[in-house]
Amino acid sequence: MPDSKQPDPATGDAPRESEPSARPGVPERPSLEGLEERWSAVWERDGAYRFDRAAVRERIFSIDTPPPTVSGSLHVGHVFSYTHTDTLARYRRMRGMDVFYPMGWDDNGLPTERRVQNHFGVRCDPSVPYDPDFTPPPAGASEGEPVPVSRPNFVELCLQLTESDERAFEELWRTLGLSVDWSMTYTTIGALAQRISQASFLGLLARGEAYQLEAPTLWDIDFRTAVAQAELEDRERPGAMYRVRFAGASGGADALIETTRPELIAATVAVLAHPDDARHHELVGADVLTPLFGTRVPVLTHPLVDPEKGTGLVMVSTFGDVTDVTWWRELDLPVRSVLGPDGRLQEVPWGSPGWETDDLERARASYEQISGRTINQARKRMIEMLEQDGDLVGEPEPVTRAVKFFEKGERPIEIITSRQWFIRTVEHREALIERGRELHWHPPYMRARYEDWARGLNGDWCVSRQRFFGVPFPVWYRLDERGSVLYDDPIVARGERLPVDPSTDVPDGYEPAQRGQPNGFVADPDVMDTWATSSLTPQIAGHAGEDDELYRKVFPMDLRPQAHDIIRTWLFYTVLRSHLDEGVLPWRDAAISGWVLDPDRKKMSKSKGNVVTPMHLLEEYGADAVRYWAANGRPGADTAFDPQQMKVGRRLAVKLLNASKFALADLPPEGPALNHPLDRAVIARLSGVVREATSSFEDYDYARALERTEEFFWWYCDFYLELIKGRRYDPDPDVSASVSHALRLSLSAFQRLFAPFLPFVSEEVWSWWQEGSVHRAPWPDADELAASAAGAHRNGEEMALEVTADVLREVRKAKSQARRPMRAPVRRVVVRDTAARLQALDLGSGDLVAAGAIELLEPVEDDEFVVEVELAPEQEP
RNA sequence: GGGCGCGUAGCUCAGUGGGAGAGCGCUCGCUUCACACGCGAGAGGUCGCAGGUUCGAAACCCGCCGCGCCCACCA
Repeated sequence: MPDSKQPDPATGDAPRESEPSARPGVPERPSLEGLEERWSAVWERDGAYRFDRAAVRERIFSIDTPPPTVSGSLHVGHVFSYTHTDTLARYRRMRGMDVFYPMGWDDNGLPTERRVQNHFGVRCDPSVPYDPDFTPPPAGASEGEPVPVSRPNFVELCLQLTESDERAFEELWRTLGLSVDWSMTYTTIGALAQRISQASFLGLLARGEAYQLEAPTLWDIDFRTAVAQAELEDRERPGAMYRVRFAGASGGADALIETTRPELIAATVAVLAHPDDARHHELVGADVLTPLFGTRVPVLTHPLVDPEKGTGLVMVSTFGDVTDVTWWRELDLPVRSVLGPDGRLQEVPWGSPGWETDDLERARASYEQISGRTINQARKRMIEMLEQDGDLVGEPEPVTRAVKFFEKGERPIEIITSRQWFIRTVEHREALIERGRELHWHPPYMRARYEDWARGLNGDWCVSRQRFFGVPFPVWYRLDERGSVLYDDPIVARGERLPVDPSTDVPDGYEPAQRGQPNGFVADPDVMDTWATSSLTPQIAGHAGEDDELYRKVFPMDLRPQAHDIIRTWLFYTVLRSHLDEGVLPWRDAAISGWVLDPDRKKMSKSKGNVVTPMHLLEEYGADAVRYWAANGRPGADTAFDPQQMKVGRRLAVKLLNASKFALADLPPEGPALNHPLDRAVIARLSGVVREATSSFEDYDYARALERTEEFFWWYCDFYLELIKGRRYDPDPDVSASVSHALRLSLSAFQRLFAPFLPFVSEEVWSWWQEGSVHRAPWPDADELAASAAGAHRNGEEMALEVTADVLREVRKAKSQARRPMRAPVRRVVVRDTAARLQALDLGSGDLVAAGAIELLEPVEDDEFVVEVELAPEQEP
C-alpha cells in the first residue's frame, strides 16, 4: 500500500503534497502478484521497448529474432531460448544502445497446412475453383473424407488459423516479459516477406544462382513434395537383407547381390563391384539379367562399392538411395523409374525403348504382380516370387538400419525424378565456410556444426515445394501451339509488381483468358521451401527494398540468436542468402541456445508427448521465476526442465522485494560519502561483481552474469544487511548517513543488475524510489562504484568485511549448536587470528558486536583463525 | 565410421594449475525489529577409469569406458 506521507526514499525529502509523485514509495507488504500484468501494460503505454529509428548506426543493436513456427502452441523450450535473447537485449538497452528487437511469426509452410487440414477437415485441391462464399465445416464436425477446397480458400483458412495462434503467442511473450518492439512484427506469409522472397529469387535467377532442373530429387510420398537435404533425419528401422541371384546373360556367370530393397529390382540399371575386387574380375564387363524381368544390365566397377559388404556386388536402381544417384550420374547410367510420386509402383512400358527384356511375357506377368502396389506390398510380393523362382539365395537376414526420413514425414524418403528449382550452394562451399569463420559463435564450438554441415553438402538447395501455403515462385511459362509447357524460358514478374501470385495474376502482355490455352501461359505451380523465406529474416525485419533507410541502419545485424538444431537450416541458409545477395555476413554474432530436456534427459518433442506448455508455469511461479530458470541454462547447453529452479527464482524475486523494502523504507538521509570501512568495502566488492557481470554479458554469457550477481546478492543479504542493522536504525543522522548512502548505491546497482533477468520485480522495486523505467536506466558502472569506495582495498577495509563475516559466521554456529536464537546475547568472543586480520577486524568490530549481540570482543594474535564463543546463560522463562 | 559436447555431493550444475564448491533435497535448530515465499547450522564426494606432464592435476596431454547430439557412400 503506497504511503504518501513517508519521506521520499530517494532524496529523504518529504513528498510535495500538491504534486502526486510518480514514485509510490515502499509498500507495507510487497508482493509479486500481478506484476506481469501491471508492468507490461505500463511498458506498452510508454513504448519502453520502442525502436528509435532516429538513432545512428553505431548506437543500434539489432537482433534477428527467430520467428517461431506457428503451429499449435509454444512450449517451454521456446521460453528457454527466447529468455536468453531477451536478457541480452535488455543488457544492451541499458548500455545505452537502441535495440532493434522485432518479433516474427513463421506461419507459412507445411505445419500450418497440416494443422488446417486436421482442424477444418479439408484438403487443398488446386483444380477446384475459388468459392468466395465458402465457410469451413465446424471444427471437428467432419468425420469422413476431407472436403476438397480451392487453393485460395485453403490459404484463407491457413491465414485465419495462424492469426489466432499468433495472438496467443504474443500474449505469452508479453507475459514472459520479452522486450520486443511489437510495432515491428512480421510474418513469413505476409506481403512484405513474399515480396522480399520473390525479389531475392528473381535476383538469383537473373544472376544464374537459381536454376530449374529435372533431376532425381528427395521426395516425400505422403506430402508429395520435394524436400531438401537439410530437412532429412535418420530413423532406425528394422528391415531385412536379401541375397538375390542375377543370372548371367548369354550363358555367363551369375551375380549374387545383396539388397534391402528387392521391390526396386525392376528399376535396376547396373550391378557394381569395387575395381580392385579380384573375386568379380571376370564378371566385370559382362551383362547379367534381372530376375523375374530379364532386363540386361551391365556389371561395372566403382570405387564407392564396399567389397566388405555382402558379396561385394551391389545393384544400382533408379533410385534406391542417394548413392544410387551418385553411381547413376558418374557412370552415365539410364533411368528406369518404377516408383510414382504417390509411393506406389507405376505402370511400366515393357518392351519399349529402355524397357527391353529377354522375356517380355515374363516381365509383364511379374510386374503385373506389383504394379499399383505400395512399396511394402511390392516388396513382400517380390520376395515371394523370387523365392518361387529360386533366385532368393539363403535366408533373409534381419537388419536394423538407419533410414532417411523427411523430418516431418511418416514414411521413408524416396528419390524421384522431377522438375524443381535449385539455389546454387555447392560451388559456394568454401566461401560459406569462410563466412562461418568470420562469424562470432557463442559458444565457439558450435561453429563445428556449421562447418561439418557445409562440408557434407552433396547437392544444391532444392527450394521448390509442391505445396500450397507458401510464397509462390513469381514466374509463368509459355505454352506452345500444342499447349505444351516451355520450361526453358520462364516469364518473370516485374519487380514493381511483387508480390505476385502467378496462379491468379497474369503476366505482362497476356490476357487472363490465355491461361492454360495453346500459345498462352501457365503459372509455376509450386511454392518456396519455408526456409527460402525465413533465410531472409534480416531483410524482412529490416524492410529491405521498402524502407532502405531503416534497412541500412539495422543490417548487417548484430546478433542472431537461435537453437543448435537449426544451424544446418536457418543459420546456414541465412548466411548463404546474405552471401549471395549482399556479399556480407548477415550478422556479427550468433548466440546458440541448447534444448530443454525432460527430467529423463530426453529431448522434448510433440511426438514423444513430453512437451510442457508454459502458460501455467508463468501463472504458478511468475514470469521472473521462469526466466530465472531459463537464464541458468548456459549458452549452448541442453538443460533439464526443472520446476525446482523456478521456485528458487521465485525466492530470489521475493528476496529482492524484501531487501529493497528493508533498505529503502524510511531510509535516513544519506551523507555525501561513504565514511565507514564496511560500507566502502561492500561497495568495492559490488564494483567487482558489476565488472564481472558486465564482461560476462559482453561475452554473451548471461548465465554467468546472473550467477555472479545472485551469489553476491545472497551474501550481501545474509551478512552485510545483518551487520549494518544497528547503524541503519541509529537515530543519530551522522551514524546512519554513510550506511544510507551505501544502501542506495548497492540497491540501485542490484536492481539494475537483476533487471535483464527479473524484469518485473526489478521494475517494481525501482519504481518505489526512482523515476522512469529501470529498463531504460544505465547499466551499473563498475568504475563509478570503485571510485565511491576508493581506498577500501589499500586500507584493509575489504579484509575487514571478510574477517567480520567470518567471525559472525562462527558466532552464529555457536548459537545454532546451542539451540539458541540468533539474538541470544554473547558474553565473550575470543578471536585468534593474524595481526593483519585482527587489525582489519577492528575496523568492523562495531557492526559485529551489534549484529552478534556480543558483550566483549577479545582479539588474540595467533597463526590460525579460531573463534571461541561464550554465550550468556539462558534466562529462565 | 567421423566430428562436437558432456561425465564433480542423492538431484541440477559452477569450478581450467595450488584450500573440493553452490543451490535444491535431507537432518537439526531458531516466532530475529526486510523477508516463515524466512533465518542459522550440519551431514553428504575415489571430481568416470587408467597412464603421463608438473614441486603440485578435478583442471593440461594420451588412451579407454559411458551418455548425448550432429554428420557419413545407409547397398
